[in-house]
Parts: sequence; structure tokens; C-alpha cells
Amino acid sequence: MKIDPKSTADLSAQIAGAIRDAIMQGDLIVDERLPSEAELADQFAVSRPTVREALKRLAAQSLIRTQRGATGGAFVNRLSYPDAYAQQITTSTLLLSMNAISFETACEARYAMERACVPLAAQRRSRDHLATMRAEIHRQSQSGLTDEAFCASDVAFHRALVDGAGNPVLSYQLVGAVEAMQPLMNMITFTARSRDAIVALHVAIADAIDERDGVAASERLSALEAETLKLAHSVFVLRSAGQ
Amino acid sequence: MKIDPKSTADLSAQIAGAIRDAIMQGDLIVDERLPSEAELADQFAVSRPTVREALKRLAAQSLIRTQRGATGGAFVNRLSYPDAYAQQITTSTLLLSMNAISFETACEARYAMERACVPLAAQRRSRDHLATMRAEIHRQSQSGLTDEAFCASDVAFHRALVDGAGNPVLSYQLVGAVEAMQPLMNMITFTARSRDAIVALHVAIADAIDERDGVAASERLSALEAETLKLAHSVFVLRSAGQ
DNA sequence: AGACTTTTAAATGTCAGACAAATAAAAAGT
DNA sequence: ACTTTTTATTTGTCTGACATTTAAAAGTCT
Repeated sequence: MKIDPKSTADLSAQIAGAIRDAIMQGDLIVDERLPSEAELADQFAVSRPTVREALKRLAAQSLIRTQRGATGGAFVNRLSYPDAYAQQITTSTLLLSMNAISFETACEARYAMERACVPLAAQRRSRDHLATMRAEIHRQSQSGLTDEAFCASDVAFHRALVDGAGNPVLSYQLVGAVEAMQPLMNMITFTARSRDAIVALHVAIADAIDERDGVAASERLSALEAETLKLAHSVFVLRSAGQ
Repeated sequence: MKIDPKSTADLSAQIAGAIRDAIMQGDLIVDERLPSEAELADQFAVSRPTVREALKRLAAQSLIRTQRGATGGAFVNRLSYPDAYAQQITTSTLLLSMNAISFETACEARYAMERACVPLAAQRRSRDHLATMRAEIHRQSQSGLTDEAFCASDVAFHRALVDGAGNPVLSYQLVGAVEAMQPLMNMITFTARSRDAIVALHVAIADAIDERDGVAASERLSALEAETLKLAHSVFVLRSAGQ
């Protein structure tokens, strides 16, 4: 592992990049211990604080974990699903909130991806996933729910739908799309009537999945997309009129 | 912003978390300047190196950027698509390579998501995307291509297909799924015959997109998935027999 | 007065050395 | 043989310093 002295980038960024490359290329394998900070400082001919900054960069991406003590050090971390989920959600949420992405674009992407899960979910759905979906539907039906709670339950319903496909990679990819929409959804005021419409579609989707009817579920998901878009539009129209 | 003195986590991790939360909650807006390292050290009652480690963590996630000089400092960064792409690819690649995910699972997720793009791509495909797809097909058809180059072109073809949907959020989500498969694909030896089969399907897909026939494109994408799976199986069978 | 140069101040980047705290292995004691 | 103590190693944190970059302020010349 070498760093380029001609580069203008921070030394800590260069070192982090070198180690990251080594991990991604397989030169460093999972649970392998990196040299101690002092040794790394020697190898790269930098000070220990600089090495530490590099290691913190990698830790932020869950590429390494550190342990104190005699047999401690920095170890190549196995990127777990929860870690990957968290990163996915952070990145997706920020991408959406910082780039003036229209509700339509985000919504379209999300529902397109969800429809990709539906055929698999219809085929493989388990008792667990169906139970979760029904439970969330029940929660959503209760009156007196805040908009935030309604949205949170909506997210949980859709996550159960996605997880129903039984493909963890697909779940990982989708979690960002679903969760990142929540801040946008939270801007919407859900009237009792619009909640009823959404819940009815949720029921219809759950029923279709239950009956292993992927085509029907897909169509109803599209109807839900249309309903969501309609709702968002009416809110935005109201809001811009209010201004 | 406060940190919890009872927490066992590193101070730098706590500080990074506090600032991250402030950014994600909108308390700090894009391009806003954070206090200087010395001021942050005062506010959090820690030393400057600790603050710096926290800032490096955030920089690793592209949440902030730093600038030297009189008017320099740390600024809340607008997460750009390229940055988001890079993070998505890193995370997806590591997730796949470190978690013993079967080729089938990864392949299924990827093609399910690609099929989600196809109806939109068929509807909106531009001259540019079609040209890119055709160009990559041409490249793939050349003999004497290494397996790596063939795979790279395959990725480029699929990215063009995805981008054809004209939804940047969808592209962002898909880029991880497509790119993360490349290391797995690179393990495959592509015979001349298997290359021909893949290229033929690429042509068929491009044609269908060209004719705005989303259904046909989707079916052919499924055929490509089956072909890829078959190919991978034959390779793995050969390999395990060789051992 | 206006344009150019020099100085200065503020900020990050880097370094050196030190001590604290955690941890496991080795040594000592019972 | 078991428990306790010591010790060595490693990360976590702090202090203080200097280097480098950058823009604004001050100064200088035409």
C-alpha cells in the first residue's frame, strides 16, 4: 500500500483510500487485523493523529472496527446488513432532501422498485410478513393517529412487503428508497378520507399477496402510487395557494 | 447539539453523530459553515484532535467538505449524485463480497430491479441511451476481448438501460446493484458461444426498447437472467468438479 | 484615486510527545 | 490448581506547536 506524495488530497484521505482499496480488492480479508496505529504511522511515514483520522474515515463507512487493549487494534469489519441498511438510508435521505428532487421522481422510483418485489413476494410470502402487513394495516386504521405515526406505519407496511420477497439484497436496496421518502411523506397532511383510501389499498395489496396473485398486487400498488401522487399534488396546490 | 457523557462510544463518534443528526434534521443547511475546529472543541468540551476525528468521519460520508484558509472551515455538503453513486457502489460491493451471498440471490435482485426500469425506459428512451447501448453491443461483439473488458461493457450496457428510464433516483438505486455484481461476473469465464447468446439478448432488448415495447424488453431481460444463471451454474459446477 | 504588492490574521493540515483507560497475557502468590 | 497481581500493548484523548493555505487588510507606487 502506497500513497502518492504528489497528490493534493489530505494525507488521511489518501491513507484511507489505500486501505479501502486493499479491503475491496481482497488484500485484507474480513476480521484481519491491521497494523497498530504506530506501525501504520511508520509505514506511511506520517504521524499517529493522521493515521487515526484515516482510520476514523474507514470506521464511518463500517469498513473497520477498533478494539482497545493488548490484543486490540483495527480489524476489517464484515459489513452487516444493519450497517449497510443504515448507510443506505442516510445516503438516500440526504440525496433526496438536498437535491430538490420532485416528489414525482422519488415516488416513481420507489414504486417502480416495489413493483419489482411484488411477484417474488406473492410467490414466497410467509406467515410472518403477512401478519406484519395486517398488523400495520390495523394500526393505520385507528383514529387519532398523528400524521407521523401514520407515515411510520406506512413505511413498516411497505418494508414488510419488500421483505416478503425473501431476497435480502433486494430488501437492502429498497430500504433506502422507502425510508428516504418518509420525510417527504411527512410533509403531507393526511385527511381521514385519504387515510381510508390508502388503508383500503393496503388491504387490497395484502389480500393479493395472500392469494399469491402478483399481477393484482402490482396493479393495486400502481393504484396506490396514483393515490399518493394525487394526494401530494392536492397538498402542494393548497400550500402554494396559501402562500 | 449535546453529547451524552454516559455513553461508552468514542467521543468523536458521538460528536459526529450529533452533527450528522443536525444535518439530517435540517438544523444545518447546505453550504452552511460549521464553527471552526477550535470553537467546536470548546462547545463539546473536547480537544481539537477529537473534533477533527469527528469531522473526518462526516467527510467520509460526504456530509461535509473542508476548506483551508482565512474564510475556510467545514461546510455542509450538498450530497451530489456522483458522491451518492460512489457510496452506493462501495457499500453494495462490500455487502455482496463479505456476506457469502449466493450468485442466485444477487442476480435475482439485480434483474428484478432492472425489470422495474424497463417500462419507463421503453417509454422515455432517448437517442443517446440507445446509441450507448448499441455502441456497447458492438464492443461486446468484437473477438479477442478479455473477460474483464466484456464484463465492463456489459455493466455499461445495463447502466445505459437503467439510465434510459430517465429517473435519476432510480439510476442511483440501481447503480449499486449493477456494479456490485461485476466482481461476481468477473469470476465467470465467457466462452465465445455464451458471449454470442448474451449479445443476441442485448440486441433483442435494445430493439424492444427502441420499439417502445416494454413487455417484450422485460421478457428478454428475464431470458438474459436465465442465461446468466445457467452460465454461472455451469462455471461453478466445472470449478467444483475441478477441485 | 486607483492598481499593485505586502502583510496579517484565521483556518485547516500535520507533527511530537504525553498520559489515561482498557484488555489480555504473563507472573506471582496462595 | 486456582486466584490475584503485574505488565505490556493498544486505542482514546489531551496539550502545544508549527506548516500551509487563503482572503482580507494595509501599505506603496504610479
